[in-house]
Amino acid sequence: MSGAGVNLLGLRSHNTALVLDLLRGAGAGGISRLELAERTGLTPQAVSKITGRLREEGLAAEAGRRASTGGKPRTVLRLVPEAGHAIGVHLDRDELRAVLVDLRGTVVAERRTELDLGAGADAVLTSVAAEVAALVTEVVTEAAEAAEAAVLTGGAPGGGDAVARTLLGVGVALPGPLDHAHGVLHRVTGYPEWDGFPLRDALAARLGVPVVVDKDTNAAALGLALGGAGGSFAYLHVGTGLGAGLVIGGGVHRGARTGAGEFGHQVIQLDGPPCGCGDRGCLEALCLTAVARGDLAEAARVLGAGAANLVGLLDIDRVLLGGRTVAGAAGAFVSGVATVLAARARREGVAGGAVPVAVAPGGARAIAEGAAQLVLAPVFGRAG
Amino acid sequence: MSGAGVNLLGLRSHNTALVLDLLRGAGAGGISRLELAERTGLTPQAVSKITGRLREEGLAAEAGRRASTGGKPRTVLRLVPEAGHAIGVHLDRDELRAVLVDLRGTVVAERRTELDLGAGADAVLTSVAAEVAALVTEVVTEAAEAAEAAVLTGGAPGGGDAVARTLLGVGVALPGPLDHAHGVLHRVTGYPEWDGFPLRDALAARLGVPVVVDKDTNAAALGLALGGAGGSFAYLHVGTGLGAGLVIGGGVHRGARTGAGEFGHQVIQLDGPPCGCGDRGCLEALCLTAVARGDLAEAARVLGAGAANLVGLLDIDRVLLGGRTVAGAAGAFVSGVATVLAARARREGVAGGAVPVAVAPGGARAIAEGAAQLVLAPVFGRAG
DNA sequence: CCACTTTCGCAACACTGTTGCCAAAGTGCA
DNA sequence: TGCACTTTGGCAACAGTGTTGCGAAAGTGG
Repeated sequence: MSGAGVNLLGLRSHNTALVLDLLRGAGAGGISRLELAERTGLTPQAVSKITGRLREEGLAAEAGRRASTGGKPRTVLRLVPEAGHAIGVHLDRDELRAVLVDLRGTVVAERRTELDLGAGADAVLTSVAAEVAALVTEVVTEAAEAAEAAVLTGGAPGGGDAVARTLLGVGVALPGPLDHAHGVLHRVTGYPEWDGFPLRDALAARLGVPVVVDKDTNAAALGLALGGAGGSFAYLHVGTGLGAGLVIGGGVHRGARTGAGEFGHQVIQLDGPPCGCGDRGCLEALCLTAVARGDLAEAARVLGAGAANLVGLLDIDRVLLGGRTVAGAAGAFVSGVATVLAARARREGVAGGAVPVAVAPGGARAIAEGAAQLVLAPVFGRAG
Repeated sequence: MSGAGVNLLGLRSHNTALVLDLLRGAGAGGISRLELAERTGLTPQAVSKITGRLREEGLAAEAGRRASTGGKPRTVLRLVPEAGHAIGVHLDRDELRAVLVDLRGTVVAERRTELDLGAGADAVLTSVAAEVAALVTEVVTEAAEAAEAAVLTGGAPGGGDAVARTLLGVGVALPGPLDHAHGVLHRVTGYPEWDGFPLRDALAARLGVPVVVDKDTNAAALGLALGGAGGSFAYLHVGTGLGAGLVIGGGVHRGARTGAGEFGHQVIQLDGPPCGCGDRGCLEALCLTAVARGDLAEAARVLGAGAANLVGLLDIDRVLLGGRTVAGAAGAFVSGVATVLAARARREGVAGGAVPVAVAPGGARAIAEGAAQLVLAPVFGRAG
């Protein structure tokens, strides 16, 4: 069924998460209590109570004042980023990238090593565990060094130790398909030996902290959603494969069996050239062969057709492109996709014009950052 | 942004709607308090309070008892269908169909007349107003006649008068595209003169009751969602055009500009035959020309390809087919679409097998019934 | 210096779902 | 028939939510 009953505890969690999300969205600039009240629809007094609790818990703090508008100036509140941390791990076919981020999503530390995703579960788990441990100790060392220089500035003590205490969990992103709800891998493309492996539970047992597992495209999309991209959008990833992450209503749409976002094997050319998946005329096959023969314009046009199908079906606000292939020729892909979408908008006569297209910001680290957001999202009520 | 703050009033509405939805779903058989508690996650005492309020308001009533399981037998509660009514109007190109339904969605009265959707706003509005008025008085008359025969049985008095008092509103379904949020029509296919017409407000002013406007496919999908089809599904409508209604999380997904569900102009054959919309290779063009030349197998295969794209993208539970064309050859369409989806499931190796396909129940009246549900849905927390 | 505006917290309040308890209404066995 | 037991479900007291009324604090502008 759709929803469950809500009690007073649930009510509080919901409103607290909402306020935290707005604090996060405001960034270092902060946001005033009255603005929080306007945005949430709660009364100022309710916001005061909620922010009071958050300040007691150390999650929020005062950060100066706004200019007066004729009376007492508004006090600005901000999220305390160091109050919580998360680690995001991006497992790719040949490399492992891990980041430690704070509550605001800012990367505090980063590591990268080579990895063979086909080396077996134990080897990969060991690698992940080593990198996670290294990330925390790395911060300890850095913090110790920084402390020597910053004794007089009154910087917060603790360093890596404090990070370990505030570590909310580890998020892992890797190529799908997989079952996000249970944290079990399916037939990861190219590595059938992973089929059925309970990655989440295995890693959680090893690390002793909560673990969340999701597809790389979903992680990237979530990272973008929490990184400022409001509204609904589709993140289209063009790399060795072609996938999508859908953000609807602030959270990632994963579908009934958490398999949503299979964008690459959308048939776009009935009875077209065969695809590795066994079907014919898949978007992925058409797009990647065009890329292989250097015809980026055609690749972008094909990708645009798929994007247009998606936009029409879901009526989303924006399309964001990412992945190695896009990064190599951003202009060609953006303009090619935009052209198709603009033509669609002209035909439809849609008010407000075509759906905008852009390259997803974040670069090569985006997926690892998004993986960390898998852990942080529930704190801000973005559990999807 | 995604969500708004919730206060105690909102909390109560939510839980009340949840309980009403479960009561509705249980049908005439009813449901016990403890079962409601289990399904909602609320405590039995909270459910007792909520159902107590509902009984005071006349929305719920006791309906016998279950067999004892060793102790005091459970009291069964049921929705009181006559406590609320809604009218659903289906405007098609050449006919107007209107139904009066009770809270449970059961059709109490029905009317049908010819209509020229191109006859101008005033003529159409007059027609709708006349049918709506006739529906209510029709019930008055029937109830009066029935009352004579049922004086001794103690049937509820009032008849049509009571219906008028409990009328929650009128839902109108018609071919899109349109803006559901504002109740304004766009370029209704074939009738450009409707572009920009504020149908909802114009009709609400005329009738004096709340009016909701939506696409016919969304209405049909909502009717199916409230008519017992749980989970997420896509309703694919094949008539003079080809559209889809998407149900995700119990409610209809309409998208940012409430234009979602544009299934027919999904490009499925790049650079294929031209479509009326100006693009090439649209699903609608391929499917309908196949139908026109009598090749139902090909039409079903094409439809199946589109359905498979949709299933992969959103990971939905089920596909339901409807519309005049499907009704004419249900077997061919269902098996054709099912074949494509089964092939997809085999390739993916999905646990649980292929997404099931079926003909949507309800027949020609389904869209009008769904239109009525547009009004009832908020009562049951299905506002989408 | 004072009137005015605006922010924001304290206290009392209305209302939510929860807990503890007990009466009611069955079953099953001696 | 009587009694122990199980299960349902309401009453009363309770903890905790957001709301309202009001006043202190902190500015601006004349």
